[in-house]
Amino acid sequence: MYICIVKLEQAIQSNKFKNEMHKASLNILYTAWWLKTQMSKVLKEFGLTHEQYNVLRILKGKYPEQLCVKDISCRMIEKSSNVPRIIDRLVIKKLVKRADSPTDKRETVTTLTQAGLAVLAASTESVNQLMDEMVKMENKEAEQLNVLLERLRGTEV
Amino acid sequence: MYICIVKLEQAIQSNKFKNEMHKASLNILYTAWWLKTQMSKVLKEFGLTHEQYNVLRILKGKYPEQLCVKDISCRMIEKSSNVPRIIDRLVIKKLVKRADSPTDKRETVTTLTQAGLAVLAASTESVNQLMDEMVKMENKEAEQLNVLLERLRGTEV
DNA sequence: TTTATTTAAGTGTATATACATATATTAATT
DNA sequence: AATTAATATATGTATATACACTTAAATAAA
Repeated sequence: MYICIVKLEQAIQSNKFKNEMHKASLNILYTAWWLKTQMSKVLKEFGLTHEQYNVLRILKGKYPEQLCVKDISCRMIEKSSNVPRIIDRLVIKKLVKRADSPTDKRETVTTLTQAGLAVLAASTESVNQLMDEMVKMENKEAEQLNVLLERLRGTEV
Repeated sequence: MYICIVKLEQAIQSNKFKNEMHKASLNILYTAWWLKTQMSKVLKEFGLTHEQYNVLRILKGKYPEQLCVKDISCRMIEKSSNVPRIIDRLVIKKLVKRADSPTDKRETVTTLTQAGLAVLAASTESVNQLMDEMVKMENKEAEQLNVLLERLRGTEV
């Protein structure tokens, strides 16, 4: 049991922020890194990377439907052109199976195997447990956080 | 000019969240990815990656002091064991110079060159401009966001 | 129907990340 | 002083990211 680095100022050894918005953007980047790092430790026990886990969850969301690469890509948290290679690695581990699409010869469709379902269920339980231990936040606060994050992104460019 | 994807539900094509906290964690990951993607487009014009820019900013924070690798590492937003290689690339571009430490032969110390200072100043101006255009948020809201993010991380594990 | 355009997937490359390990140097211990 | 432990950096490998490009197939246009 150790004390987490709480304050951004400590975490990045700086307190020179242009303004609150500048600090908020660094805070979001740092918090995201922190979340991913914690989660990755758990996922590693199941031989999964963060992105592989993300793909498995997406497939579970539509199971037993088969999804093509672009349907997976557009659901990824971090959009990536790398989905074919992530699927390759999951196929090697026999967590998903891939086939040619019957309707469109350009597409390949992917679906979870029984092993994939099992690994996903077990790893998700561990991840959820970690989150419950790690993050002590009232529902109301989380709601407010969601509002502010949408607010931050919600604008025309 | 295009409309950004505002809602998380649209962005990751899902509305199955365990609870508000679960949604908030995905929202943080997505927002961080979104921020990095936007910033990278600007930094690319200066031939910089996000992480290279981070190192330059850290060096600027202590300029003209020379920093060793571990002093840079502990200030990075995303902690990484890769700092030596990031410095290597900045040396090749002549944006920083590196020397052996006079006090500790294990250490190498790095400092910005005039070119590095110039590139950093120009790129920072572009990044700040982007942020101003992109993020319309009241100071008070940003403050609140910072409080909530600290609250999220602020716990023992 | 033939040609052109768009779309889906995959490939190649440079950089970054996570993690294990190696090497040299410093500090601590005996 | 010699040995051991700790520290700072660097290296190696697998995976991921960003982006440019290729290929094949589907769709639209001529």
